[in-house]
Amino acid sequence: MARTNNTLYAVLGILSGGPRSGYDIRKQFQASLRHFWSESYGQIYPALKELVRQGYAEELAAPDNRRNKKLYRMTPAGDACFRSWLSEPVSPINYRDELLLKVFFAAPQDRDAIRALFERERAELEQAKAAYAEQEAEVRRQYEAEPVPYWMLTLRYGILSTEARLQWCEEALSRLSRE
Amino acid sequence: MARTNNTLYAVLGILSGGPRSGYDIRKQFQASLRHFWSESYGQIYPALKELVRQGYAEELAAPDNRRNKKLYRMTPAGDACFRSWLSEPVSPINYRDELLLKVFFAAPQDRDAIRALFERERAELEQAKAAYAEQEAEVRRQYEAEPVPYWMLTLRYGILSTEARLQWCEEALSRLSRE
DNA sequence: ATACCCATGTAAAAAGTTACATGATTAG
DNA sequence: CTAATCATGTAACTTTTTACATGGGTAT
Repeated sequence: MARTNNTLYAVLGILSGGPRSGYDIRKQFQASLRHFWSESYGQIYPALKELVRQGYAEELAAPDNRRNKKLYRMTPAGDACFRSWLSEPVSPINYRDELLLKVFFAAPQDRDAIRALFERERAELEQAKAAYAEQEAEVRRQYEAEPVPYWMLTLRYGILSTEARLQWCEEALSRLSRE
Repeated sequence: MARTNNTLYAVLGILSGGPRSGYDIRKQFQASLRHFWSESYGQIYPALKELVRQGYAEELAAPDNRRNKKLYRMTPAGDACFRSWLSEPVSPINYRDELLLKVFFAAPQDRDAIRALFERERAELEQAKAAYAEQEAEVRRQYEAEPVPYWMLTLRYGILSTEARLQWCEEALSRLSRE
């Protein structure tokens, strides 16, 4: 498999949950992973083609083919490849944060503009936090006393990182007010 | 100026601190911004050319031209353009986090692999945290009782977000041990 | 009927990395 | 003298987004 084409692994990961169409995959990225990963159709359909070419997925002759939907299923080779990727160390990410870029270059003359940026950010983070809390409550209801699945950790990360960024916004705003 | 070509603004931002060469710009990305932004030579040199073409920067006939270094200076138009970009709302980022992707798809069979990923991440975060703390101490020494510059906020964000992610790793590791 | 999802796909453009070529200068 | 660093740049490649084309199905 290619160097580290994460798109292929991300799609493979979704297929590890059962057969899916390109459209299904896109929906799942939007519904469950959008806070830390997403792929557009322009990536997904070619990735599926490539996975088939490499023998990591296969097209299912769809029985429920009413809406000429093409279902893909992971092959055993695909599963092996995916598990092997999972154990490899993550490659360093190139994190880019436009808000931090603006804050970094802001001068005293930009104070009001910067304050507005922080206020907008704070509002968005508060919304995100509420959404996470609701999602968490729902998952807990769903699993009752059972151990929740691993992926709940990604939700937990969403909460912790959102709270940290929120705290940062608040500190920044109070500093901007003092001056 | 183009849609939202952040590279142009990032380079312009660095030029707002005074004339620089492409090489200087790269060094500054590495030294001060690498935690939230970076650009490669393959972006920087074309960006400088483009900024000159659009009248936002100009090449200085360098007096210290010993090492045939090309210095670029921001023009007044460039400054206006930059300040205007600064006040615009940040565009939504496509955040991608490979560790979260792996955690999301991990199954019970992958437990040891996932534990190793978290341990490695924790070690890296602890190093980063120490580096941030040292950097902060140095800046405080430098500014003594004076108000520190805005960009210190980016350092503060580094600390808060690193601590949050570290806490997450620790929670995850203790959960993985319990099972 | 008409609007809105479902569903697949591609072309073109934009963004970004990597690897290389080239040569000057400086420190040991 | 030699290795490291300074310094500019480009070509090829990979990755990603955006916008479009196309058409079936479903609900009002």
